[in-house]
Amino acid sequence: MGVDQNPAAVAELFETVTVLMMRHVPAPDGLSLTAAATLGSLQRRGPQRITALAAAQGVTQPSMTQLLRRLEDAGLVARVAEPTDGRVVLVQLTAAGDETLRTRWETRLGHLETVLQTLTDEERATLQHAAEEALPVAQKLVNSLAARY
Amino acid sequence: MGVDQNPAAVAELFETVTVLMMRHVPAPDGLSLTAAATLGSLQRRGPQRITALAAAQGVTQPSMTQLLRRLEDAGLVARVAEPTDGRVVLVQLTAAGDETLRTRWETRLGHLETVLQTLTDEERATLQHAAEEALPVAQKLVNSLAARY
DNA sequence: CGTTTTACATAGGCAGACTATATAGATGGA
DNA sequence: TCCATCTATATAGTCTGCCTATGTAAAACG
Repeated sequence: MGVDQNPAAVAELFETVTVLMMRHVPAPDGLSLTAAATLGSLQRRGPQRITALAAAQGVTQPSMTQLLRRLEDAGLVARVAEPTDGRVVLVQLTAAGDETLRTRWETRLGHLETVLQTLTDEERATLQHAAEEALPVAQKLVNSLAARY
Repeated sequence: MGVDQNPAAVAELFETVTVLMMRHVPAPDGLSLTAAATLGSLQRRGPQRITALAAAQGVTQPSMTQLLRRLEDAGLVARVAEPTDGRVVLVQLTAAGDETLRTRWETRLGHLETVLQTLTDEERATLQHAAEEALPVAQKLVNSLAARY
């Protein structure tokens, strides 16, 4: 069954996987998807201003301000003044935030491991091969998506 | 780069893709992820009881009742009595609900097409090959996930 | 035939998104 | 220099969608 012949199967599978992952593989930290992605961005790219974080996550600036207030209350991020521009607030990951992210991945990957055990060796190999093949292209696709918006 | 060597890269990529898809590829119908997945389930498997729908989507029964009330108000689903058990309410997709789902997939697939145009022919072929390879296994994985919960 | 269980509904609360608007600092031209 | 305007962030108010706790009616069971 080719993707071209049945694109809806792929799209629907993606939605199903998304629901199952998000709902049934909850993070142990209670972080929302946006919260986790924001922390991840801070971890990868270092301190950023609020407007940039909002744009990257595709939410409005007030939403990001509110989210960051919660994350700050939880001790996961810290606000730092930008010396060259008094309007700007730089947000950076705290050590606790970094640790929270690490634990999150560990937990979720552990769960993924468990689920993968329901497959045969051959099926796992197939999945791994496909993932390796698609990873660079998917990465490019994500970059292109992120650049568009 | 193997998945085993860098599983976090795959997991994080998945989360990134999810955020981008959910945020930047909004459906034209204002359906939430759970709403769309619920309608999809009704489309694929026919009328179901509320408890079953809640379990399938990983939400509580009151949440599903509330969601179905909204969907019923919008004319996308209908409640039908179960003759053999007076407690049970069967929910089924209406013609309008079916049409809404079709339009949804069309729109999202159209957007996907646009995004895929940013890739080269070779990259698209790679992606398609990987998708075709992984699809049956992924389908099994989803079934196994759905059965677990 | 009363008790327990099951299926669904209702009530109330919270998180996380939105729009509209306020405020403080930066910038640029008269 | 100073005022108008622009920019970065904060605040206020609202809505959706999830939760827990609880109510209600039908079924099942001893």
